[in-house]
Amino acid sequence: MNKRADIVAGAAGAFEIDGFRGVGVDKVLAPSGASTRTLYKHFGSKDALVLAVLEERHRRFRERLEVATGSADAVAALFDTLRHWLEEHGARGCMLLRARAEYSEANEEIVALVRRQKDEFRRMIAARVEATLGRSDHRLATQIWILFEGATAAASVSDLSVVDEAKAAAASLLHAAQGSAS
Amino acid sequence: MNKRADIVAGAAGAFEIDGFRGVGVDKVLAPSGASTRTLYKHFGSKDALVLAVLEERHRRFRERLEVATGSADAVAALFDTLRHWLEEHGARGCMLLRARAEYSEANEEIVALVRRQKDEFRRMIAARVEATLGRSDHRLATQIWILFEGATAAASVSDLSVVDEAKAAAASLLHAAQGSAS
DNA sequence: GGCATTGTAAAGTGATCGTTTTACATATCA
DNA sequence: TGATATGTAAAACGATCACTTTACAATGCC
Repeated sequence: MNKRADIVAGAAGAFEIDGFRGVGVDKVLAPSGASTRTLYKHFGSKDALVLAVLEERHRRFRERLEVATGSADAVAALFDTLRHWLEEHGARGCMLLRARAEYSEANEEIVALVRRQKDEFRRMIAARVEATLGRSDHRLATQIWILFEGATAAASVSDLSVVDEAKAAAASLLHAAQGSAS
Repeated sequence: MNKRADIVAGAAGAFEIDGFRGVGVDKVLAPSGASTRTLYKHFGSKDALVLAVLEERHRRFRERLEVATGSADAVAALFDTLRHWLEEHGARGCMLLRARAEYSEANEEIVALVRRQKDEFRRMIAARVEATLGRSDHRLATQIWILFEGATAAASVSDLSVVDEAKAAAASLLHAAQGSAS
């Protein structure tokens, strides 16, 4: 089960840099040193490997977010985690949305997976908003989600300070919501 | 000069749906009915066609934005224009950023073009913020830009109401900035 | 009427694609 | 010892890729 994880980890780096459709399996396998034989024994197809990479990517990011949940401001921690993530992985846009776009007509399974992942992410944000605000605010949660996705996208053509600006905007919206009702 | 425009318009639709690296030139030329010979006479390479499509796409979107500039709230008009655009073209994420991601290591010319386009877009937003606020506010302009990119990205895995939420968030941030100083 | 220009049709270029196959090495364990 | 599992190396599969070439039709301009 170790080689399988090596392949997924190595493939994630290749897909991150070259995209999905634009890179061949040989290049995807180069980081892990696995043979094409091993790839197809484990996954059956390149598309199935893409699915495994997306699941692993989402799982790791969710893990990171959960570690930072203990902090005082759960919403601000969201953006701090994003910034650290982008510093480590590079800012090339959300890998999940990039996969969705490249496979939007070619593989509906990938489209469905990303949709589920983003739905789950939105619920996590809504929970943090509710914990901070003392009440649920679906619209505010959506706005903070938009800021998060926007910062991720914008960072690919800007510097990482956009993440801090998104964080400040989220704080401002949260403050306005706290003032309006309790 | 007419066939060239036909090719660009048809190719834009194909790239929108299938991505850039994942679609062959035959499929890209199908909507315009042009032959590969004509493609290479006009553009010289597939990558050059991609550049032409991105330039045309940016030009058209900028045109749309300028038409709606006369309205009372120039910032809100930004998001109304985005919503109409997405209703017409479908919500699959910003084509410019998608191209940037797919070609981030393969074609630096495309990366540079998209960077310039987004810089120009940010300046346009900053000008609208200044016109609305009566003073320049660079940070607020960045936050509204993030909301715009976020709404574009989020709409690909949600419904178009996220654009309205982004618009409301922008209005809230603008209102807070108007209150703090004049 | 001659002559670029601009286009299509269609075959062919070598390279690369995702995937399969054959052959063989190593390790575990009954 | 011998079977099973798990891996690499490397060649080969047909399909498709971006791109080129040859051949020919229609257009408009001098």
